[in-house]
Amino acid sequence: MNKKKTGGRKEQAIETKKKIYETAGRLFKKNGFDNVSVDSIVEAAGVSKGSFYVHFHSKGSLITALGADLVAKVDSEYKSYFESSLSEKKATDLLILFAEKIAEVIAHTLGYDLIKCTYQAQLTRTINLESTLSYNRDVYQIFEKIISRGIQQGEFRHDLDIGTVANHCVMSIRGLTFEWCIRYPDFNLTDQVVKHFEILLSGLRKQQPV
Amino acid sequence: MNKKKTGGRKEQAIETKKKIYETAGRLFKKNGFDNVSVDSIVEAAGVSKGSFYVHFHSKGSLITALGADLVAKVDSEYKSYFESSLSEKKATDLLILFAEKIAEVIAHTLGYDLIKCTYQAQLTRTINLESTLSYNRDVYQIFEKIISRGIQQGEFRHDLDIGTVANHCVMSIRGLTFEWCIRYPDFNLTDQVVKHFEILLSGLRKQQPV
Amino acid sequence: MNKKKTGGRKEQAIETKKKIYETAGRLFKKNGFDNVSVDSIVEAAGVSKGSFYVHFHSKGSLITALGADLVAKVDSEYKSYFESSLSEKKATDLLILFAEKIAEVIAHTLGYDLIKCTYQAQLTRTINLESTLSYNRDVYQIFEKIISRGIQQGEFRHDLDIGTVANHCVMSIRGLTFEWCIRYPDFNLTDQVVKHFEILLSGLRKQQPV
Amino acid sequence: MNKKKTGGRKEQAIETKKKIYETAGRLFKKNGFDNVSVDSIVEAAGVSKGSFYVHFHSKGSLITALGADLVAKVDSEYKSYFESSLSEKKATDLLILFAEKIAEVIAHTLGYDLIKCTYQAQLTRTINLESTLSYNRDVYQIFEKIISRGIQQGEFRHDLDIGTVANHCVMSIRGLTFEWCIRYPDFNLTDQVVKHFEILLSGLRKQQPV
DNA sequence: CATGAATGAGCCTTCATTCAT
DNA sequence: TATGAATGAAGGCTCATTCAT
Repeated sequence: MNKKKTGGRKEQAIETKKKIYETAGRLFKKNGFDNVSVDSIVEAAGVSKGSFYVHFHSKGSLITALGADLVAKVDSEYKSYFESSLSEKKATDLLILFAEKIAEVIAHTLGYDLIKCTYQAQLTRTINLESTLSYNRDVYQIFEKIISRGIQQGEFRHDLDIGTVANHCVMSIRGLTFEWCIRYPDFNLTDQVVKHFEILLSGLRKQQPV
Repeated sequence: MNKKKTGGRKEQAIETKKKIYETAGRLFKKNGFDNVSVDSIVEAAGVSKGSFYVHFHSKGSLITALGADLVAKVDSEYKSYFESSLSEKKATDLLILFAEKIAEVIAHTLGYDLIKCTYQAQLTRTINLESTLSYNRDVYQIFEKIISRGIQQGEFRHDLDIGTVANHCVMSIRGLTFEWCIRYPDFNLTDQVVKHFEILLSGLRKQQPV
Repeated sequence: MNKKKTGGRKEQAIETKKKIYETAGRLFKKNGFDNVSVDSIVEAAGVSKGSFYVHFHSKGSLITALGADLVAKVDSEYKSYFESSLSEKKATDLLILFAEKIAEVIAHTLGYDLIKCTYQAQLTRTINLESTLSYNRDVYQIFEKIISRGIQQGEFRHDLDIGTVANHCVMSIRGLTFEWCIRYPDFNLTDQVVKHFEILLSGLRKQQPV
Repeated sequence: MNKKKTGGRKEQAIETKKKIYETAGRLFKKNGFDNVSVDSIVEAAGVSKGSFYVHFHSKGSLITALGADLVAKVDSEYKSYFESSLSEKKATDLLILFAEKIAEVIAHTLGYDLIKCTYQAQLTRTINLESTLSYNRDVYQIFEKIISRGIQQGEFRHDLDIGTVANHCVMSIRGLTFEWCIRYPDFNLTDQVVKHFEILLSGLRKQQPV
C-alpha cells in the first residue's frame, strides 16, 4: 500500500520500526506517559497494530528502549561537552559549569514533557531502570573526574569520598529536576541548580586561611 | 437500609464519607496509586458506587483531599518534634536531627508505597499540589527557624538567604526521597539524608579562623 | 433507552441478566463453544458490554452457570420420568427404558450443538465440572435404584456392586454420546444406547449350564 | 542460508517439513491444543512462518496429518501386541488383555495431554476424523477377530453380531477415555477399562438355568 | 523453497461516570 | 442521601494468514 522508495524488505522493516519508535517518542512527549495507547501510536505512525507487535514485544519494551536511548543520547552530549571544557582549569568552575549544562539539556534539549514522563515511568517502574540508574553512567564518571581533579589541585577537601560525592551531585540534580517537574513552569531549573551547587561547593571547598 | 445507630441523616452522611475516605487511604497505601479503582473503594467501604459520587465529585478530588490531609498530618508531626527538640542548642545538630526525623517519618511512618504513589500523583498532577508545595508549609518554616538560629548563634554564614536555604533543604529531601523511590529497597533514605546534610552543612558553616 | 414496561429497577436488572444469559445459551448452541465472544453476546442481547460484566464476573462464570443449569434441568427431567415409570415392574425393562430416555433427551431436547459444546467445555475445563461429574447427581442415583431393585427382585446378579455398575452405566452413555458427537449425523444415539445396554444386560459370554 | 549437509533442495524441503511436523507434535503434546500457535511452532522449529505455509496449507491440515499419523502408530502397536498374544487361547482372557493393553497405551504411551487435545480436536472437528473413525481401523479388526474366535471356540454367545460388538468395544474404550480426560487425575483408566470389560463379558442379568 | 514483515479483526476485561429509582 | 444497573470507550495483546522479495 505504501513505501516503494527504499529497496529491500529489510530496509523497509527498519524504517517501519523507526517510524513506530519515533512516533511513540513524539506522542509520549506530547501527551504524557499514561495517555498514549498502542492504538494511538500505530494510528499516528500509519501502520497496523500487528506491525507494532512484530517490532516490539510489548508496549513496555518500546518504552524501555526509548528510555535507554535517551540516556545514551544525553550522556554522550554531557561527555562531549565535558571534554570540550577540559581547558577550564578550576574544578570549582568546572563543577558549576557542568551542572548548569545538565540543567540546560534537561530544560531545553529534552524538555518538560519528556522529562516528566520519564520520571513518571521510573516511579511506576514501567521501564527498565538499569540504564538510568547505573552508577556506571557517564554522568557519574564525569562528576568523579571533576571532583578528583579538585582534590588533586587542592581546591576541594582531601577527606571527600569521590564516589559518594559524585553520587550526591547526581541526586541533587535529579531532585531539583523532580521539583522542576512539579512546580513547572514556576521554577527555573538552571538557576536553582547553579544556586544549589554554589551552596554545595562552599562545603566542598578547602577552608581558606584567613 | 442499614446504619441505625447515629441519629440524623447528617451524621450518617458524614460517617459514609469518612468510611469512603479512610478506605480509599488504606487501599492507596496498600495497592499503589494506579491499582485502586472506584469499584474497589466502594466495595471495600461497603457503600454503593452512587454514594461515592454523592460525596466526592470525582476520583481525583478524593485523592486531592487525601493528599492535603497527609501533608497536614506529617507537618504537625514535624512541628511537635521540632518543638520538643528546642532545648537542643546547636543549630548544626538541630538541622541534622530534623532532616533525619523527616527521613524517618517518610520511610517508616508513611512508607514506601504511600510515598511512591504520592510522588506519582504529583507528577501526573492528578492531585492538587497546593498543600504540598506551598512555601507556607510548616516544614519550610521550621527549616527557616533552624537556619535563622544558626546565623544568630554564629554557627552559620551571615550571608545566607534564609528562605532560599530552607527551600533547598526541602528540595534536597524531596530529591533524595525520589531517589529512594526509584532505587527501593537498595537505598537507605535516612543514611543518605544525613550524609547529604553533612555535606550541605560544611558549606553553611561559618569558616573558622585558622 | 429501552425497557419501560416492568416496574422496579430490580426487575429490570433481573431481566437484563436473563436476556444476556439466554442469548448466550442460544449463541453457544448455534455457533459452538469457541466461536462466541462477549462482544457477540452483548450485541445479540442488545445490552452494553459493561452490562455483561455487571451481571457476570467473567465469560467463564457465565458458562459455568449455564452448564450447572443444564445439568439441573435434565436431571430433574430424568427424575420425573423415572418416577412416572415406577409402575414398570421389571428392572431389565426399566434399565433399557431409562437409558433410552436419556438418549432421547440428549439427542432431541438438548440437541447436537449444545451437547457438543458442553463436551468441549469439559475437555478444556473452561467450566466448573462439579455439577456435571458429581456422583451425587440424580442420574447416578436413579441408576442405583434400578440396579438395586433388579438385584432384590432376583433379576440381576447378586454379586454386583451397585455403585460401580451405576457408574459404568453413566459412563457408557457418556461415551456413546461422545461417539455421537464425533460421528454426527451418521450415528443414531438412541439405537446405539439401547443396543449397548442390551449387550451389557446379557453379557458376551455364553451362559453356562448350572 | 543454513543447512548445507543434505544435498538437493528436495531433501532440504523434506527435512524442513519434518522439523515443523515433529516440533508441532511435541508442542501439542506439551501445551495442549489451544495453546499452540503457528508462531510458537515455527519459532521452536527454527523455520520461518512463510515456510510453514509452504508445507502446510493451514494450521488445521497439519493437525489432521498429525492425527492420522498417531492413529497409524498406535494401531500398529496394537496389532503387533495382538499377534504376539495369539498363543493365548481363551477369547475371554484375550479380550480383557487387549482392552487393558489399549488402556495402557493411552494412559502411558500417549499420555493425558495428547489424548485430551486429540479428543478436543475431534469435538471441534479441527481435524479430519476419517483416520480415527474408520471402521477399517486395525483396532476394530482385532476386536472382531477376538470375538469371532470366542464364538467359534464356544466361549461367546452364538447370536452376537461380530461387527456390532467390536464396535461397542471400541466405543466403550473411547467413552472411558473421555471420562478419564475429564476426571483426570482421579480416575484409573486401566482399572476402569478392565472392570468395564468384565461387566460386559458377564452381563448384569442373573444367569438362567438352561 | 524460504523468508519474515505486515495485516487487522478479534479477544476479554477494566473503568470512571451517569441517572432513574 | 443512597443505590447499583447501565454505559461504551479504551486498554494491551494474539493470531492465522498473505505476499513481496
